[in-house]
Amino acid sequence: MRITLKDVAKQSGYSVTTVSRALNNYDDVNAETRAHIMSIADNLGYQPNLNARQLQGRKTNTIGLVMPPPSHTRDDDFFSLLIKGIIYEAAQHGYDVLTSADPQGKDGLEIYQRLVGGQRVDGMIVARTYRKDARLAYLSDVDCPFIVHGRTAPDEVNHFHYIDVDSQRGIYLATQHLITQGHQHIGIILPMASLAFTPYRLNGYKQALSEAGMPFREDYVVHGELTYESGRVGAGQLLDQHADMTAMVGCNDWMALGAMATVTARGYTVGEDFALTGYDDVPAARHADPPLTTVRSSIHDFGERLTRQLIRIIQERPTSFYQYLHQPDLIIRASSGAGG
Amino acid sequence: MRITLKDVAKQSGYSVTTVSRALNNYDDVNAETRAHIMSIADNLGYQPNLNARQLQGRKTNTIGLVMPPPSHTRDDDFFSLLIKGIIYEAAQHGYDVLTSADPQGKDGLEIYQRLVGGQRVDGMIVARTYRKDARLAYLSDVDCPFIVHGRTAPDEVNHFHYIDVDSQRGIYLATQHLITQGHQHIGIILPMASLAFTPYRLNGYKQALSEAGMPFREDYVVHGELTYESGRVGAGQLLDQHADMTAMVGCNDWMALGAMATVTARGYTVGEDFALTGYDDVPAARHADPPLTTVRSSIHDFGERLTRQLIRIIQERPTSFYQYLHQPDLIIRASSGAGG
DNA sequence: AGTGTAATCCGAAACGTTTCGGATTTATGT
DNA sequence: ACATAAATCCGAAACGTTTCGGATTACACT
Repeated sequence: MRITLKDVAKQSGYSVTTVSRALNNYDDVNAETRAHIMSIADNLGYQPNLNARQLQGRKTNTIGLVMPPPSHTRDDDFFSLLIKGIIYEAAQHGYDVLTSADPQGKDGLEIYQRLVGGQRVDGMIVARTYRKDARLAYLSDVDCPFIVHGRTAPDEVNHFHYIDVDSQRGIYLATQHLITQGHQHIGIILPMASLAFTPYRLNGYKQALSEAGMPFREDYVVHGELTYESGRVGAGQLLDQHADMTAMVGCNDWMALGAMATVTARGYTVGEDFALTGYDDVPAARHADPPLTTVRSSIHDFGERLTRQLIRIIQERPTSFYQYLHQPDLIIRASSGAGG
Repeated sequence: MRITLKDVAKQSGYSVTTVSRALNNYDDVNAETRAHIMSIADNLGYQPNLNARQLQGRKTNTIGLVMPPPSHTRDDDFFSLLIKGIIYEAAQHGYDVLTSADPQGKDGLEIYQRLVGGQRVDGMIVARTYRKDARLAYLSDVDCPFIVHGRTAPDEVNHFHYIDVDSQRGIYLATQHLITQGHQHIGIILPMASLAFTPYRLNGYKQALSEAGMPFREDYVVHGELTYESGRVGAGQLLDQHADMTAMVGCNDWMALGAMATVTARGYTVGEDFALTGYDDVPAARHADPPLTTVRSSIHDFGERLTRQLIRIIQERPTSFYQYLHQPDLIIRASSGAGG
């Protein structure tokens, strides 16, 4: 049978009130009494019933996270890594993480209502956002602390705390690096135009060219999916049309590795007479031959930062919005010909 | 202000009891009454306070998971993937997942006591086990449903539900496959002897050789870490000593990819006059050149199976132990010379 | 008319904790 | 001695829900 406060009270001869206050380190209980009570609680193996405690309107010390539909996360491991960062950072602050998912595969409002309305969490991390996102409206409405990973569309107001990655800058850094290496004809393999971050990446590429006084050429751009195969094909298209091309910016490591295969097959030596960069820094990038220069934005770090800020928001209820654009790092390896 | 049962009761003119029973679909409330109450609850945006409900001794519909110390999980993404499987499968059954970690980096008993003793979960998934594991003893003691990923040491009794992977069979399949391809001199690059599964893997290798009537040669075995670099070096050692070797079994994809680099550098063409196999089927394996034959045991599937069984254990309280040894699959690609 | 039964509803207690306000005892200052 | 303050303790109410046992009404059957 479970041990309750009443049991400890009975055993110790003090009231339930005093036992509660002793165990919670209130200063209106005698030091000896406290010690006595504590030792009894310990002996009995007393563990407070957290539900009863939280019923008092106390904090749950728990943050909530709703996974997007599995169809969105099956193939990449972005979320798995994010969660890991969240959990460990939360633990540092004494918080647990309650994770849920919609069995129907929607990312339904219902789960938010159940967790928040049901008082099981102190705050939420929202993972993906949509236009006119009902979840954000709900959370704002009920005044539940939350932080979002990612911005909404550029034409909507961001009246909430968020963290996003500055992918424009990432591609800018990569392109600039290639320019510094002396390349004049630099192609770019972009993701599908439908993805939200694609325009940002294109902008980064253009920005670097323009700063260097180099022209932007529409025919140096090719689009594809975020896969090895797509990079392979895309690089082939670029090389077919532009024999003078000596460098390419990949918008994803797998695309870049696919491009590497094509470029190598055509007789170039990547890192010497041809340069390539990727994006993400997946493990395979470091072990590629030659190792791939790439842009890293630590997903783990994202998880940590989201969590740290959410906990701050929960505890301090700031009035202004925390809106952070993560600055990714350029990881220079042999594939871009610098120091390789 | 939060809407409670009392508010719905007042608004509808019925008692709190009736409102509660109406919303919980008890059959002693009139159909019209129920409809009326439900519509009012809906209008008011009533959400039951789950803490109060659970205080009644009800189920929490939550399963707990404690992450191992971050130092154990930083470099591999095993746990990230496992969690993903757990969360999605739990959602299918209407369960949430409460995850915690020890801020000190131990995997402490305290967290189990807090979650289980605090009545926040219906059952636990235990991730890594040790000799004389106090956590297993505790969970058995308080009669909390739990399932373990991994077995204890071979010399301890396994009086609990568990799921593990049959890595002996995985390496057996890989070795057998190489033998079928006609290879007579097959080396193996093993992990450190200190790892629990290393002996299982060695056994699989021996078993395949012995079934084929081939001798086991101690000097065909080399040990290393689970890294690319280690595979590179290990393969070099084997080739230095045995010029007639035409195949190697890697105990990890990264080791195999490292070996691939060495073998290629020595002038062999992997997939034609040399065969290689890996283990794990990381993304890089599929995209290697040539693609790597490897052994896959879906981690995602592990997470799902652990969860499914735990929920069954929670609901049915079976008297016998569910103990499952996952049979991994051999994924045949070009690196082993079959159909490549 | 009286009895039994089904349908519908509700009051009060319970779950285990915290908190409010006060009670009792002991020490302090004059 | 006497009022005042400090230290220590506790009873009762509260948090929001479910459940137990019974109450009330209506209706059918002898």
